[in-house]
Amino acid sequence: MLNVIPLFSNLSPAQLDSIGEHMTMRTVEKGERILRQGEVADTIFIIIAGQVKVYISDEPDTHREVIVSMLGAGDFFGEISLFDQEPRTANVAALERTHVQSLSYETFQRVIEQSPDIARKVMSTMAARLRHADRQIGTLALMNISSRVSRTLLELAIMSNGQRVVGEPFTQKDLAGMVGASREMVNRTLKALTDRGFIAVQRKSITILNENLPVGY
Amino acid sequence: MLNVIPLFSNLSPAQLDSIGEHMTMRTVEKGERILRQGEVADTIFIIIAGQVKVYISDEPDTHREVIVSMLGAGDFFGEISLFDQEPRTANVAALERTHVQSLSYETFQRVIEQSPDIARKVMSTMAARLRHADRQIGTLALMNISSRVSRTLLELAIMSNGQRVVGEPFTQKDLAGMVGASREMVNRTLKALTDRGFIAVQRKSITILNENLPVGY
DNA sequence: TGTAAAGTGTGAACGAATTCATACTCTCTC
DNA sequence: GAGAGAGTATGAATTCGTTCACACTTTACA
Repeated sequence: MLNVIPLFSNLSPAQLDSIGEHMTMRTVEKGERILRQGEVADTIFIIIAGQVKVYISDEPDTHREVIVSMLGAGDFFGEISLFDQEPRTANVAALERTHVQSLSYETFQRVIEQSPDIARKVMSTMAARLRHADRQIGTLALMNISSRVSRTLLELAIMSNGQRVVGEPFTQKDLAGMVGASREMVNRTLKALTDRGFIAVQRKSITILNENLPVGY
Repeated sequence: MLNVIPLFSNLSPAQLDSIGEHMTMRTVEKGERILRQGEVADTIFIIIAGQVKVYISDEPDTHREVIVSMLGAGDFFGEISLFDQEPRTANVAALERTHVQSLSYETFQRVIEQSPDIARKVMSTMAARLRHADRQIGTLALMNISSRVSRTLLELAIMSNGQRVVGEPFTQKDLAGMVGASREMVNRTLKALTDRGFIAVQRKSITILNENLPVGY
């Protein structure tokens, strides 16, 4: 099982075994929270299968949230608290039935020390997350809603037979969460973009018809 | 010189020498930009003396910006591009005359491989930055301006003979940049907080009179 | 397969924050 | 120590986005 995890792909079978002993497998159902903002803990999780969202909420109110990222098989999360033993900065909830492996602080530290390769991968991932976070901060502070929606669509889109398509599992509410806006405003923006011929909204997916979505500050 | 850098404090004299050869010292004047958002580069910088701000701007307009962090002696920056060779995510400008050492991609990679200690420090720092970024994202997306100002003041405050004081080098414009708001709005918030007895504004510093600044979502 | 729950669409009222305009104060330096 | 430039203060108009309200549509599952 472990040898399929990209993070561990360079480890020897012996090393994999030694890590495996210290891991715990857990299955979480759709909607269930794996990790709660503000909680004190120092476990790192690796997704074996499934998908999760990482989001910040206005606890204890809980009715508003910003999605920081969506993660899938092979990704890990929970690494921040590992380094400073401070409370978790965000929530993580399963978007579908998801299987995760959890690793303790000590084990992870050992793994990192044993393998510079893994250390580098962890650093690369954190760098990518910082990059994304910086973008999100700039977007939230400087752009209007319409531009935020456009930029987010472009970021989420993947090529699918010649067209950029944003597919599946998110609703207007999710999109609203990602751009820090109300659901209604996202709806109106989507309609405006459709009317102007930039996108086409199908059930369950959005196709980008024109690359030059109006993104500006 | 190098042996004063916290990041390198665990290196042997021989290691320090070998790094030193590959570093370049540079002095930047107040207001000068060291690093420009969007630029392709992969150098990492270490601050020897001085202070800088890391900020995201709405290039090419440039009249609006969000400050992501302030860094001082011993801190490093520019690490993100090191791992993915992508353009810089933010600008860095000197707030006062500042001395920086720059390190190339190759050298830094070598240093990390040679010293797990440094690798761990870099990871810790990135974790702390991610933590801070997550907070900022939550703040920007979920809080009103008044709460953002309050939270930022609390974050910036340091104990100074029994009182929490936010000192020096920032103007209302800077504060506005940090919270992603207009300067005028910051001014009004500061006045409101003063009127309600939470803070006292002196020239060049703000004293927090009551810990319980109105921070909420 | 029918019914509840979740998601979408849209108008109208309201509110928060920006922008604009202008006056005042400090501080730096020539 | 006069004048310019940076920073602060505050009102008024305007804009952008939220909130509320409600109708309609799709999906899930009992």
